[in-house]
Amino acid sequence: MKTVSDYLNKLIPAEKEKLKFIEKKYFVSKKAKAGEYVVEQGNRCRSVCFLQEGTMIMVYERKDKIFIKDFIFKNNFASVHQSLLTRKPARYALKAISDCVYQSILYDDLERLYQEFPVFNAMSKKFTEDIYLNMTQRFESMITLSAEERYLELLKRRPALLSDVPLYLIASYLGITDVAISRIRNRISKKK
Amino acid sequence: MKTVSDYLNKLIPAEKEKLKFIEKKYFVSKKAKAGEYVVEQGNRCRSVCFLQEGTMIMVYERKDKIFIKDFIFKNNFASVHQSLLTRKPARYALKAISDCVYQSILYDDLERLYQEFPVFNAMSKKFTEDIYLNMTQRFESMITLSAEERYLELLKRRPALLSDVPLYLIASYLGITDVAISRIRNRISKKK
DNA sequence: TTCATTTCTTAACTACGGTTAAGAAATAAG
DNA sequence: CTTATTTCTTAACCGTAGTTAAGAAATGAA
Repeated sequence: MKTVSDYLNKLIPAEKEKLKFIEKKYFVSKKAKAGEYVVEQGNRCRSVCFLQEGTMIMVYERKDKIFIKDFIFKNNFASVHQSLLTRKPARYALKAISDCVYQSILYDDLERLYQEFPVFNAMSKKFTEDIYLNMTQRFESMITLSAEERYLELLKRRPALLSDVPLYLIASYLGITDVAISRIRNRISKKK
Repeated sequence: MKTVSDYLNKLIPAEKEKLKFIEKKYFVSKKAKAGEYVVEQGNRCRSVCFLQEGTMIMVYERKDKIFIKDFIFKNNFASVHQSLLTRKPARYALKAISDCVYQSILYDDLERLYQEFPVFNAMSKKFTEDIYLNMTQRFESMITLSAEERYLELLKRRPALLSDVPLYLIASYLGITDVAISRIRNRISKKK
């Protein structure tokens, strides 16, 4: 199981000891059972998680409807950026959909690290740029592609998705219903 | 007509002289006639513009179809972030849709300014965060709202839009066709 | 003003996705 | 293993948006 310092070490090879130190000092190891909320809708998100095991979703639930904003798989960072950046209540919950192990750091501590370790600053900048580019890509495919094309594109990018995540969550991620995604799969299988 | 230093001065009140100096040294004044491309599709975008007068669009054109990714109105920055950040060819063109006056700075110069003037660094971070949050908002309304709701929301946010921009560009921005937006307007007027 | 071009609207038709509901399949619990 | 619950599929019906096309309205040019 990878730790956050293992992960960061690949990005910043030179700073191994420093990263180990930071991990010990600032990161706290935590667990969440399947179905548990790491951040609840309406609460402020104050920390960033490095997900070591399991899968999480960013989800907006309202009455019987749910919107999946994103999946977070192991060896990635998870947080409600919208809440972190604006310091307002989270529009989305962060929820474990399988048993999860993660390391958590307070955002305020992280921001202080920027001053102490300039390399973190560049990394944080890069990180924000990446989530922007990723969001842009999602938006563009939403505008320019049909639901079927988005489904196929997603599977191409993440072939293991179907075995990790129930279909109705994938549907919601693509902006359609579970019924629609079933129809699409049916259409595709007939084409072949 | 506002200059980039006027604009930045509001964000960083203390640095008036320094900003004037930077403006003189790094920014170049330019013009673009209605219909002209400031950045062409497939070219790398290497600079950031401060739009002083006129309106621009970020647009993807292919055969007879066009996709409007964004409008840029005066007193805002314009650039093809995707190309700037990835240093790859621009997927989108930046195009003047009315006669434009703008000030342009090379991205590489801008990055050097970060080192010279730390306040620029914080600003750039904030800027990237803002475009991320904005993109997120767009994406969410694309998933959760109907075309009619998106149209009404947009007009509420930008009442002057209809007089500044032809309707078929607004339609494309909302992810629908000119015919569909006409139908929506018709529906709305019947409801009232 | 007149003509040409661009933009907007309307209609007809088609395709796709939402909704509801019912049943099948898979998974979890006892 | 059996039962209960969750997840997935299929069908029927409806509404909305895409497409094509034709004409109206607005805008720009001569």
